[in-house]
Amino acid sequence: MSDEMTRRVLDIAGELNYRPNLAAKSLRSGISKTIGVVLSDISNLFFAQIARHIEDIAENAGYSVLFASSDENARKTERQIAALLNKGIDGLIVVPCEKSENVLGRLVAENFPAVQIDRYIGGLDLSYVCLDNFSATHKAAKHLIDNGYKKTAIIAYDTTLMHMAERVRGYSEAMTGSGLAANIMTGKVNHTKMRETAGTAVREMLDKGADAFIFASNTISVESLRAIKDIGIEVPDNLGLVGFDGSDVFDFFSAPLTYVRQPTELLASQAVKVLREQMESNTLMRQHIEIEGELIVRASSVK
Amino acid sequence: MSDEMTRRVLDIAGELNYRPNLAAKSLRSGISKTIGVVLSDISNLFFAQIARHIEDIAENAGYSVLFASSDENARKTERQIAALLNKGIDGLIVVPCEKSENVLGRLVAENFPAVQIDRYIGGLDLSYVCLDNFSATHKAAKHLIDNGYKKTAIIAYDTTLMHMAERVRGYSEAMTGSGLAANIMTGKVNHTKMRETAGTAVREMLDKGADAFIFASNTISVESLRAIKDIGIEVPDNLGLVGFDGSDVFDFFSAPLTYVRQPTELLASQAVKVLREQMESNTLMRQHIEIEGELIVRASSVK
DNA sequence: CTGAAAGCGCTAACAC
DNA sequence: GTGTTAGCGCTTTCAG
Repeated sequence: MSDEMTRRVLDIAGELNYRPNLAAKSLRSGISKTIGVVLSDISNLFFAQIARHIEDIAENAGYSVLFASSDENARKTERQIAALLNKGIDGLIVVPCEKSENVLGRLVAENFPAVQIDRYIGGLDLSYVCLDNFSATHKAAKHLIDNGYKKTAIIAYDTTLMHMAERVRGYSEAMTGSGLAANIMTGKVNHTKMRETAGTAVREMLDKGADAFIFASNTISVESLRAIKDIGIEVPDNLGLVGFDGSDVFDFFSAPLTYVRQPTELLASQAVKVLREQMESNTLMRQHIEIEGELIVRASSVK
Repeated sequence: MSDEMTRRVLDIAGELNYRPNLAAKSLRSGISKTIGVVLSDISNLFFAQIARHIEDIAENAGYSVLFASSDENARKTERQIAALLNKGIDGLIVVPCEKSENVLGRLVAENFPAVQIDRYIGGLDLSYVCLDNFSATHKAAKHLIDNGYKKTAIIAYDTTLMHMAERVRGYSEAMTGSGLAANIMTGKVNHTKMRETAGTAVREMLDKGADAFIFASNTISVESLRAIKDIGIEVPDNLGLVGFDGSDVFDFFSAPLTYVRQPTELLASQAVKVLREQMESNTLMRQHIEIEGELIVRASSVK
């Protein structure tokens, strides 16, 4: 009777519109089937895309997602994580910000399931999923060099976070590898004063003779392009450009921008996968996943 | 002893790191202090901004937020709402999509606290907070007419949703009011095939002699601008343009775009306010709030 | 293999 | 005012 009975019961349950009470379930089992996601800022396109992919992937795996924005602020990251833990999340995906090593360190100490995404704190024994940042800018710099640019500069965030360090390192090694170590130029930009600092960096480096730029993030790209547009220098003839992450703006610039495309969906799916392995198995081992970015070559870097 | 004792208890609670269990609280009280938000697509800049503001405002009011994307699909809207209700949300903010009247109608029938945002279903007795869409495009059209454009066209989504209908109506009445009723031209674009349909609409209307465009959404603006850029027609001399919502792209177009700015923060805060009034009072009365948009005048519409 | 009962952590109601 | 208790709806355990 198992079959027939099961069917009938489910039918009636459906009719009566029975919905198990998740609060009770969660209270009793200690499992909420909810993951928390702390991002830098969900209204930033790159993170919004990551968020969307996490939402879809988690939903398919039967998890709900609680999002929170940290605004690159360690204290806010701490508060958001505390709030999420309090709500009974089973695991956490976090975009770590500067000075958040202590907060995240506590999660590690408690063996709480967590994964860093997009970046990671150096020396912290916590899983991460991010772009192969070294390779991305190494490719970008190599590409510019191959196209005849000799005084390529990089504009990056003024931060110690590993993803930025790696992006700068990838660029530097490509330059060094091509015998252009003497031409290495690194511009720094502050994320709270993007427009001004990007403009200043661009101008300073052009003054120093830069003939190409690699922009180390989406926002840096857009803000630097504003300055370059104002200055009116010709791309790609007098200046080669490579952006990061993609943006509609890249299509509207005087020369369509070459850029490093980040596989946001893959980043998201890998993060969820690593997190699930931690949440659903008893042995939580660390995983460090780096995903290759794709260089989309367009007019801005081809002389 | 009240004072002294209270302090000591709280101190010790703090030290022991006591966190009330929200699942138990929710189970017992029937109140989760969580609101659900169903958006079209959280990776779309406009909705991502709305999401971010709702997150901040709700957090300040002691609520958590669960986001879900509906992709303009009524069945998905239904599933997402069901999932959110199942998770025990106390109230819902929803961007209604076409054919979602039945799903939302059920919420109305059950007197479940809910607010529509950005749009609303005509004839549905459910609160909403949106732009004064009529006024926004009326202003835009009037502005173009005042600047000497006579054959202004509007490009809108091919949908029956009220916000679009109102945007088209605002434009039409401005044209009619200026004795240009004979020149009214309305282009339709399909949101699943944006790039193609926007391009086609732009070309068709230029063929018919359009000398100015109003784009009725952010995405329509960007995709239409692609076509206009390809065609190479001169803005504002031979074509006047007004966009919607703002975008970095607007700054990079050959002439900085005039656009209707939506006050996303105000939309979000009003939606949360209306929802709280429904959740926290026993009498839930409907509110219909329309917020004035601002026309940011720049080069693209001034001959 | 089926059915009863205990209890997750909290709050609201009631007795002291 | 202060302390005790019942029970929210589930899962898990233990007895039948």
